[in-house]
Amino acid sequence: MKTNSQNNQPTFNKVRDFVKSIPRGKVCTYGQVASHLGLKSPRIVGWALRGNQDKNIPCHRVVQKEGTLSPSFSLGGREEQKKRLLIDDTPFLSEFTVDLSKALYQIKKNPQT
DNA sequence: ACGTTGACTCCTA
DNA sequence: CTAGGAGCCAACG
Repeated sequence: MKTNSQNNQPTFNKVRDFVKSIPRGKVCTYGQVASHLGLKSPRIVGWALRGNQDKNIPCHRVVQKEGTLSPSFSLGGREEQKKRLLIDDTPFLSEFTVDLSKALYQIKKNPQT
């Protein structure tokens, strides 16, 4: 159970918190998230989201390095993910590819420092 | 501890 | 574009 198990599991928490911090109309790649969070492999990011897929988390804003949507997105699949991205006003290059040139959320390590 | 799985990424052909 | 292989690391049985 989970009785709330939102237990702050390290990996989980970091990924969730970061994904929730992604602004609307922007997207992030697994590799970037992993790198920024200090994770060792982009798989960890995907794994974390898949295990939680909490609707409080804009997981649809996380895409592959090329901007392509994940082939196994839960909650409805690619179509649902694409639809959510369109709602977020995210520019698309093709049916399942986001325009990273415009929508890529560039991570800042020390915003304002 | 081991083996499998997985929302990744990179390579070659 | 597809197909196959390798590297990567955390969670689960």
